[in-house]
Amino acid sequence: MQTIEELLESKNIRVTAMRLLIYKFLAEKQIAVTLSDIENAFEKADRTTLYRTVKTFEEKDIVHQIDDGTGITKYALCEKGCNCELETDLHLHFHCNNCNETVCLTEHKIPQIKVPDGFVSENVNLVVKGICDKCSGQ
Amino acid sequence: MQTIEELLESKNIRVTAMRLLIYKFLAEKQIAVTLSDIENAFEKADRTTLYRTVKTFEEKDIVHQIDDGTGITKYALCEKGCNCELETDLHLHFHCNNCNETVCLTEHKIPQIKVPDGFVSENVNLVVKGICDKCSGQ
DNA sequence: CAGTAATTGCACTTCCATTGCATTGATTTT
DNA sequence: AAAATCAATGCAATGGAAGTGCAATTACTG
Repeated sequence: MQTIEELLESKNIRVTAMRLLIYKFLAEKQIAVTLSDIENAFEKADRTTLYRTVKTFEEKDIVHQIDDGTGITKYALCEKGCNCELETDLHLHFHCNNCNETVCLTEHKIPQIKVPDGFVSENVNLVVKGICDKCSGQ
Repeated sequence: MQTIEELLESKNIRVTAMRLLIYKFLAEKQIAVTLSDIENAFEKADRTTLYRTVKTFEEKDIVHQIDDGTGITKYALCEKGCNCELETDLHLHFHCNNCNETVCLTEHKIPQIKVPDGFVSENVNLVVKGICDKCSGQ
């Protein structure tokens, strides 16, 4: 089990107080968050800093970006098994129409999608919308 | 074969010159278009009118909205077989990373996606990105 | 400890989506 | 056919999110 500091260093990211805080915030949340979510959690920090921090994390494959169809970009920590950089490792995302939360269904890989002749598939984004387990009462 | 006028009337939409033009524009395009695309095609018309016209079309299931991950909402005419209002009729969209165009692959239905217990799937958005037939040179 | 390089904060800008309100245009009623 | 009514259009403005330039600050290096 490596510390957050070690993780950042292993990715060649300088360890700063801000980055540690943002990482911890993302780690605590089980759901994908927007920039505004982070902004609200750290009122003292500037939006730009958060924006760039998340962008850095993204470039280093620490978080991945999620487009869940709400029109607002969301971010979530990559898990151990989440090799976002690999096209083959594409899990799906679930957006709850009730609580408006988006979660990664890391276990659920996206099935192979067939495309017509002449089309070359490089990447797939799959968002399932509906009611999440918390809201469905099960 | 019904005329555009008849189609609009059958959906309880008043027939206006603007609406006919916009419908024809969408029908000519084989690809999904943004509001700005429409705006550029009708320089004399106001953006708001186009926005509301498309919105009206959308409410009446004449066009459907596409979120292809570019961050800009796109629209495409629903085809004969496209029953957007039905959850079961979900075709997928293909976004070309080269020419930046998005097309509906109406023939290609989205496979059944399994979600964990407690989750209820109501809707699925699937966008495949890659190189389209025109750009792949086939 | 000084110098260098990266990080952070502030101020803007841009772009798209959306709304309020006045005006124009079309439809219905008398 | 004119008046009254309702919808459609155009203009102006707003709001939200993404993104950039630059100066100030902070962290690393020798």
